Amino acid sequence: MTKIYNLLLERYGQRHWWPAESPFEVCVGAILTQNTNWGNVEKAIANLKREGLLSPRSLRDIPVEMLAEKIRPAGYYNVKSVRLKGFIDWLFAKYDGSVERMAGAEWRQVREELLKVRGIGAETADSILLYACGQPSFVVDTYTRRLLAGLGLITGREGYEEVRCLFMENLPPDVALFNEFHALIVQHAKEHCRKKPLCPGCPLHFCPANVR
DNA sequence: GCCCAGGTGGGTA
DNA sequence: TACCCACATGGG
Repeated sequence: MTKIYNLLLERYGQRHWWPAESPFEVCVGAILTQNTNWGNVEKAIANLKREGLLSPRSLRDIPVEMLAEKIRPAGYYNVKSVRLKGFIDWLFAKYDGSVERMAGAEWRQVREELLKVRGIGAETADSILLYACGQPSFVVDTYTRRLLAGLGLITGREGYEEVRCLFMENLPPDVALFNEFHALIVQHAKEHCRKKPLCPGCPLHFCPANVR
């Protein structure tokens, strides 16, 4: 795992993620980007910002139908408006609407709580924990699976938790490392090997498949 | 026009 | 558990 990380870092450099101006914006983006192109998410977040709606209180008070209209560019807007509402309601119920308080709580506990919120699955929960809360919870996404499958480290049929454990158990629990690693995997997928995991010129081409 | 994108939950066997 | 499906916009 460390070898893969070093090769990606050497090729792409520091990524400084997540692309957001605040921890709360990370939470919103994490929900909006579910199975959706990031460019569309940016449009939706720009709408919220322009209207001054990008705060826990504003999103709590806005009617769900109106919220759906604002986030329309992100796709699945009827589903995601309800999911955002669910997260906001949970945030107020558990942490008084404060991302900072959520970030200050025991993160394994927060993860369990987040997974109970309708519309927040494992990847979204881990994205919020890592990028909004600054906690060492590794994020596994489509790109991550594709990459590991291409290297022969997984078959591709493993469950989320199993793949996540592969990282968690073979890396030190370092927030900066987890943050950068996931960002590098995404960058690698977008810039270089979107469809074929190991195309010519790939920085991982000479990566031994059994590294850990 | 066709394919895909930083998932999730509900239904069915 | 393991599939199958709905959910939707916008860019290449």
